[in-house]
Amino acid sequence: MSPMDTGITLNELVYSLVARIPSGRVMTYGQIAALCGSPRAARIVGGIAHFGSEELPWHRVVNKRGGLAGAFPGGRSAQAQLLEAEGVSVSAESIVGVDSLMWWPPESEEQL
DNA sequence: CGAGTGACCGCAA
DNA sequence: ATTGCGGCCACTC
Repeated sequence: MSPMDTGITLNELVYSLVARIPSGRVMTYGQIAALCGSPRAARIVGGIAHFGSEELPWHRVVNKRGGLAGAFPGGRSAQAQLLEAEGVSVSAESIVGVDSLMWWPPESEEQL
């Protein structure tokens, strides 16, 4: 199934997913891209984030290594600060136990 | 409308 | 273990 079939674009789906990430939880670019139907389109997620709405919790979006985004507005420190404020432990520039904090949306939501 | 860039991921050497 | 390259979609010039 492709997002295009539903008439929704990848970026729209990314917005929905990011907006639904609960506090204290994080998602990886690859994970979001995979949910969109393009596991190799992690780059697009990053690009969308750069041009996306600032209202969305992009600070909860990190890379597979648990590392923070490089061009986050304010710097990685700002993103780390936001994550720690939500109860996420951040060591240096990587999240501690990011795999445990990996959040996954309900299967029903995948059909969006 | 065409080309370039991008907050990444995964594999091969 | 580290380094290098390809791939995908959307946005900007």
